[in-house]
Amino acid sequence: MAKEITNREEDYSLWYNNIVKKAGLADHSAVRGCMVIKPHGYAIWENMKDQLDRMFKETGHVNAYFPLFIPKSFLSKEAEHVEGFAKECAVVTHHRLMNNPDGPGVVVDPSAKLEEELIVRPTSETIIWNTYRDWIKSYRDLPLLINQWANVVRWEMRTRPFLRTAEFLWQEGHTAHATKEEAIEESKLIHDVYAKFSEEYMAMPVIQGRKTASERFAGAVETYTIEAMMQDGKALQAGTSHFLGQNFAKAFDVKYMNSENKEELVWATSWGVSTRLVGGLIMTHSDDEGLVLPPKLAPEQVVIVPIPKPFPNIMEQAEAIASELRSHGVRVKIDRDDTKRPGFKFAEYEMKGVPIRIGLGKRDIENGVVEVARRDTKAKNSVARKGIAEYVVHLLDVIQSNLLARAKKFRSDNTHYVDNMDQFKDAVAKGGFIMAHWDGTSETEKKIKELTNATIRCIPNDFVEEVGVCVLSGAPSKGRVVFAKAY
RNA sequence: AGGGGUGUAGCGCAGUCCGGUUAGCGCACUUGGUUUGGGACCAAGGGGUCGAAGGUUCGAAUCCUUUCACCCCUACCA
Repeated sequence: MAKEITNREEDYSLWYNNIVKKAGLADHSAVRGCMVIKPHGYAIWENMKDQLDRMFKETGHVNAYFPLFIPKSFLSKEAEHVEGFAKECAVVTHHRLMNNPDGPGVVVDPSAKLEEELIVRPTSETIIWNTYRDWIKSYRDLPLLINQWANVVRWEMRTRPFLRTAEFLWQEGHTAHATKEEAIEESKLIHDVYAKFSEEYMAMPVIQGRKTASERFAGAVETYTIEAMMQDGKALQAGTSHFLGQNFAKAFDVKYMNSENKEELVWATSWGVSTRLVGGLIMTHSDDEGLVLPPKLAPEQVVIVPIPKPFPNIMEQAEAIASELRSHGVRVKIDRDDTKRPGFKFAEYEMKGVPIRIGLGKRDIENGVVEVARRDTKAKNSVARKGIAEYVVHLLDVIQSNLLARAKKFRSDNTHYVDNMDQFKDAVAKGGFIMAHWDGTSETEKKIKELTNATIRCIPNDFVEEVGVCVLSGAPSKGRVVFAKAY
C-alpha cells in the first residue's frame, strides 16, 4: 500500500529522507552536501519567501544584493565572527583552469593564483559592513534597513536535506542604527515577524526567547531565536535575529555624524531564516502517508481528480469548479492524466501533501455533489456542488488552524517540567522540551550538555519569575529555561 | 573530525563469505490491448559492466589497496 515510506516510529531520520525524496522536494546532487531543490520543494520555499518578503517590506525594509565572494581579510576583522565560521569556509584560490599537460581533462592553472583568497560567503556581515562604511556618513543615513535573498555556503561535516546543507538559500537582513535602543528594537521586531510567520503561515508553533552566551551567533551581543519542536521531540532552531552591538561597526570603522556634529559608531542587527524552514515544515506536520502542507504555503491547495468513467462533460465540470475556486483565490490543479487510475492519484497527492482533494465522478455529478478529502485528517465528505468555493475557502482555513492546534497540542504534551537531574534525564529520554531551573552559568550549561546531550534552546520571552534551584548545581535560580536535544 | 554501516538499472534489492559461461528479481519505463470511486491486468520490449581508480589472476560484482559518496550515532550550525 503505502509506497515505501518508513514509519516515523521505526526510524524517524529515514522517514524524513523518504518524505523529501518521495514527495519530490529535493534530490542529492553530484556535490557533497549540496541538494537539488526540485520544483515541488522550491515552490514551497517560494511561497515562504514571498510572504516573508512582504512582511519585511511592510516593516520598512528593502532588498539589495552583495557579492558571493568575501576577501579573506574581511572575515578576520571581527575576532569572534571568524572564530565561529573559519572551520567551515569554502575558499577560492585560483581563477583559471588549463588543459592537463600530463593527460586528459583540465587542471588548475598555477599561474592563476589569486593575490588574496576569496571566501564563499558563509554569511555576509563582513562584506556588507565594509560597504556600509561608504554608505553611512550622517545620522540622516540611518536607519539603514536592508535585506538580501541569497545562497550561502557552510562546509558542514554532516548534512541533511533542508536541515543542514553545505549550500543553502536564505534571507539575511543587515540593519544599521544610530542608537543601541533602536537596534535592539529592530532585532526584536524581526524576532516577532519570524514568530508570526511560523505560526500563521507554517502552522508551526515556536517558543521565542534569547540564546545563552554559548549558543549566540558569532559576533553577536544578543541572539533572539524561535525554537520549534519536531515530531521526534527534538528542537529546531528555526530563525535567529541578532543584536550585534557595535562589533561590526568597530571592525569596519563605520561611523556617522550625529546632529551635534559628533562622530559616533553605528549599531547593528542581522537576522535570517533559511531553507531549513522547509525541513521544519515537513517535520512538524507530515505523517506516514507523506507530506502534509499547511494551506497557506501549499503550492497547490486543491487538486481535482476526475474519475474517468465514461460520463459526458466530466472535464467541463471539473473546469467549472476549478475556475470557481480560482475566482475565490484558491490555488487549484486539475489532474488531466488519463493513464493513472484514481487510487494511484489519491495516494500520490497524499504523498505530495495537497491539503484538499476533490473527487468528481458520475455518481457525484448525478447527485449534485463532489467528494472532498482532507489531507490533515484523511476525512472524506460528500459536499454540495453548489457553494463549493465557499466551502473550500472555509475548509482551507479550518485545516490551517487544525494543523497549528495539533502541533501546539503535541508541543504541550511533550513539554516536561522537571526539578532535579533524575527527572531531567527521564525527560531527555522521552524527548521534547524540558523546562528546568538553571543557575545562569556557562559551566552548568556545558555539564548538562555533556551529561544529557540537551542544550539550552533559549531563555524564553515569557520567562516566569519563580523561586527555585538549578537542577544540576542546586544554586538559586529565578526561573525556568527551555532545554532540549536539538537538530 | 571519531565510531558503525551501505554503494549492483530511475527506485528497492539478490548475487560477494567459497572468483568461472550472455549479471538476476520486484517496482518504474516503452508499445498494444482490456481497465478506471483507494496504489489495475495481460502480452511484448528497452535499460546496468556492478560507486571510482589501481592491483592479484587464464578469468573479478566477488580477493587486495587506495579513494569518493551516502546513511546512523557523537560533534557543529540556519
